[in-house]
Amino acid sequence: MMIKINLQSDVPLYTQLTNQIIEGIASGALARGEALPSVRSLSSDLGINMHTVNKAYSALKQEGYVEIHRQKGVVVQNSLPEADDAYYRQLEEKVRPIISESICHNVSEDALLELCRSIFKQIRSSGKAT
Amino acid sequence: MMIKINLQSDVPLYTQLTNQIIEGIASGALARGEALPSVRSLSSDLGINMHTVNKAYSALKQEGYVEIHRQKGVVVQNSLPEADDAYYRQLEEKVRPIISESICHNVSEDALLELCRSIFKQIRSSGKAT
Amino acid sequence: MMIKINLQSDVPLYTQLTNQIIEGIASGALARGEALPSVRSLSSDLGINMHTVNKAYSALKQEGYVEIHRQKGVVVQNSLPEADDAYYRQLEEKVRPIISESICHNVSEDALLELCRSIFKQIRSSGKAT
Amino acid sequence: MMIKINLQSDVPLYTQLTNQIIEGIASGALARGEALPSVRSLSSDLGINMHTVNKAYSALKQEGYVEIHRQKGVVVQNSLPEADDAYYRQLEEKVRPIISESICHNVSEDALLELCRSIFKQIRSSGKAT
DNA sequence: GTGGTCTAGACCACA
DNA sequence: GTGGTCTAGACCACG
Repeated sequence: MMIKINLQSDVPLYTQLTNQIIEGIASGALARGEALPSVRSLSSDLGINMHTVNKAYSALKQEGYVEIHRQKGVVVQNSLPEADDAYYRQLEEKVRPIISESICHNVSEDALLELCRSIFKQIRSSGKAT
Repeated sequence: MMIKINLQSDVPLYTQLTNQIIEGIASGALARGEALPSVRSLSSDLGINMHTVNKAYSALKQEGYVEIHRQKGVVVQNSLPEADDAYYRQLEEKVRPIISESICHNVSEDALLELCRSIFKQIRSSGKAT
Repeated sequence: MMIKINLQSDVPLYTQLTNQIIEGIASGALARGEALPSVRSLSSDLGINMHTVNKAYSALKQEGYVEIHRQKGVVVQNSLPEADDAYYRQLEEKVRPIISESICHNVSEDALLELCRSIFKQIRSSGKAT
Repeated sequence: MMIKINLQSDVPLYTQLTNQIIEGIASGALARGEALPSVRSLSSDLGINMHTVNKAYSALKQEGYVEIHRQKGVVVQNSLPEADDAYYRQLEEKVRPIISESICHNVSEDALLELCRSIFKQIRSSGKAT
């Protein structure tokens, strides 16, 4: 799986990492039970600090995406967290300002839904490709 | 228009402010040309610092939502910025990680689209209510 | 002489006023010894506060462009201030940051000089027209 | 690069800062990709407040002169913004009142152009010197 | 009265 | 160590 880091972005590096790993899990590029690269190797591959990779992995563990396996290292959880009420609440909180902005920029409801659909399709197909 | 600030949230105060004001504009609760409360009055109403409100207003000005009118204070722009390619790119960048997460949490495409629709409806109706 | 005020501009109203009156004097549209409109009439014409017009006139007097005549009101000075060393120093201070910016924006020396020439021509011809 | 702040000037401190940094970039004294001093070190060097420096840096970022690099701090942009129509319009707006004033002070067109040329030369040579 | 600027000092997120 | 955020309180320019 390819991970790309943008040093100029105002998105924190560890967030970029977690986002892309989560997308990998979503697409199936990273299978359940599969091991992630070691902190050391990933950090040197990306040319970033070990602490940063570590923080990303900790965040993923915290949110239930991965677990620390004694010998295999960091592996993708077999049973991913199911969406509950709290998750939906927090999801709405994230989506709401995006929709507000879109309305102000004259993006129609249909256009936004279509964008979502295309991203869904894109993520699913990227998994098969890998 | 009611504005609520959550001091516990990890979302910066000035971002909470801008988000809610943008939602107000989107819903129509804040009409084009309407004046926003003064920096000082809003800050004392919310019990936060003047500079925090100022930063929110500056950000809104910067993104083209309001203009600083010399006499009337801060007013909503008459012509809001239209979505262009750059906007769509940045929009996709925001939506993509949300969708990845949703997939991992077993939220179906339909469920997410439905959520979007309901938020759209909610924002539109909140404007009429006010 | 037509004066146009832009309420949205971040340039203070009284500065817009003084600038345009100075341009009027430079172009000859306002002759030496000619009277400016009264504070009251100008402010009501432009729909701005009397204080603002007053401040503009005071600034003009302060810089030697006009004098307060007992009966004619505010009139253009017959002998305008001559450029001295202090003026040149202050002139350079204003021009320097403009040139720095221009260089960074890849505006050639010739392009900037040409712009200056065209503005000179424009101001001179606008005087004849009036 | 030497930066001098004039506390007496009516030009805001952060504007003085941005102007001098832009001149540094224009002259080449600050190379593309070069790092600027940290907010804190510069502020303590100049004896001014951290936030003032911060505001200057933010303005420079906003106008495309620098980018905030997560690790290196603030660095000069590699590709500076190119002048477009909007820039020329705003440039003319800045130059016009200066020329009006100059005419009133009996500064000839040639004298002003000569001043511009000498500033151009001065900025270019100051870069080599450093 | 408005926003704009500056100061001083604090805590946190990031790398 | 960096910049980002928030607070508190001051003065000034503007209209």
